[in-house]
Amino acid sequence: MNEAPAPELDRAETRQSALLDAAVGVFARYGFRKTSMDEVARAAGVSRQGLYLQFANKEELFRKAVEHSLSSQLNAAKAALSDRQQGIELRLLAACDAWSGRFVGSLGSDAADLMCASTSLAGATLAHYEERFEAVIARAIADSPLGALYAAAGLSSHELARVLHATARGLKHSSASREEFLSGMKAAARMFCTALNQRG
Amino acid sequence: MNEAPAPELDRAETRQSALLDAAVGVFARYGFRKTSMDEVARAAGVSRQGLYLQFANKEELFRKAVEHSLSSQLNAAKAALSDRQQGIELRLLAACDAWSGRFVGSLGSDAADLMCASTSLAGATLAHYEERFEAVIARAIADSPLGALYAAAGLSSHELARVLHATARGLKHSSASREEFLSGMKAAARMFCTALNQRG
DNA sequence: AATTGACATTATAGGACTAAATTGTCTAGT
DNA sequence: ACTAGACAATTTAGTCCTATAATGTCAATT
Repeated sequence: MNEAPAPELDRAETRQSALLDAAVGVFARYGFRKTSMDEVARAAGVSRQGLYLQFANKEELFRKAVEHSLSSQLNAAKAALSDRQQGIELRLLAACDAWSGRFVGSLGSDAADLMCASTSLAGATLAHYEERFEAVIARAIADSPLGALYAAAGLSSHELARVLHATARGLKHSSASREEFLSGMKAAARMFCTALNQRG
Repeated sequence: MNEAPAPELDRAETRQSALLDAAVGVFARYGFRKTSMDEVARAAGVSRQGLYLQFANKEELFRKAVEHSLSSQLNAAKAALSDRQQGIELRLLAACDAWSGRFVGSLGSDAADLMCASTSLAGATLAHYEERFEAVIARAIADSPLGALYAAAGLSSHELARVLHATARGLKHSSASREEFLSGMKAAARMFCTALNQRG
């Protein structure tokens, strides 16, 4: 978003980002409780105290890791949507994949623990980012011919975004592999844009 | 489905059906482990031994209760789809609601236990009924103008049914109340049929 | 046919305790 | 700026035991 205001801050953020990337990976595999600070430190190639130097405790690390992942997923979704070389169908597909599809096949058996920890430690952040995701989807729809087309049917861009988001969520839950998720999402995106394509 | 072949069997099935209805209600509230045979028996207005006379053990009771519920949800969905007084949009909406929306607001805090028990004790049955649900949705789509319309976009009825099913699943997971689920599903159904409605 | 009450067996919940692992905080060193 | 090693305090895993509850099976009863 912003250009680097000061080199030291930039470096510090880059380090934190690397630590958080490692943390996201470990948390995704083992859940919250079964992940130890030692494992995260080793995964990040840093000492345990190096972690504590950046994060007060495990909960803060987790919260920031969740926010880091959500932020990166949202940014990826935004990037996909703003690639105006592509048609709206492909952009929506890529955005939903970036937002919902990231961990589809790769989630460990402690998914319940993860969900529980996420909602209890970062529930507000999660809700906030979900709202923002639906907002950017809604804006992309509104800025495309789909907005006017569906508006004539009494459907607001935000309602459409919620439906698309629900579809992505459902596919995420029912798909065993990333390929399954992608093929389902591809059909959903095509369906969503059919009214537009068959109009000409 | 079938007419009563013999009065005694019919009566027996009616009794079992009542027991299973009660069991479904209790299991839905308290999950599998926290429900006792005694509670189910009391909810059904029958003695504990009356239960054991019909079901060998708790697992069998649970399996048959799951199948009973799935069967009733599927039948309700079929009934909704075959009400040809209504347009396809309302029929699909009613079918998805009958299939996915039944327990949306009313599920207890032991939803995880329920899901776990359902997949481990009746996973095959669950998958089977989900397939059948998608099949009846697919047929309803294929029998409506939507089938040909979307076929022109390269989408088979079954792909569309899977997308609709995923949407219903996603709404089920993200909705706190039945009303929220219904309003989301209504938007999804309208969206799905927009290509048809704006065609004329 | 279904209910009742009784029954042994089994499963579950909880407490007390121990051993191990993890957390969070030092200090000293590079 | 980070690491290493050590540290007490806390969590967690595991066992054992006990009290309670639930399961599954009886014979007797209506």
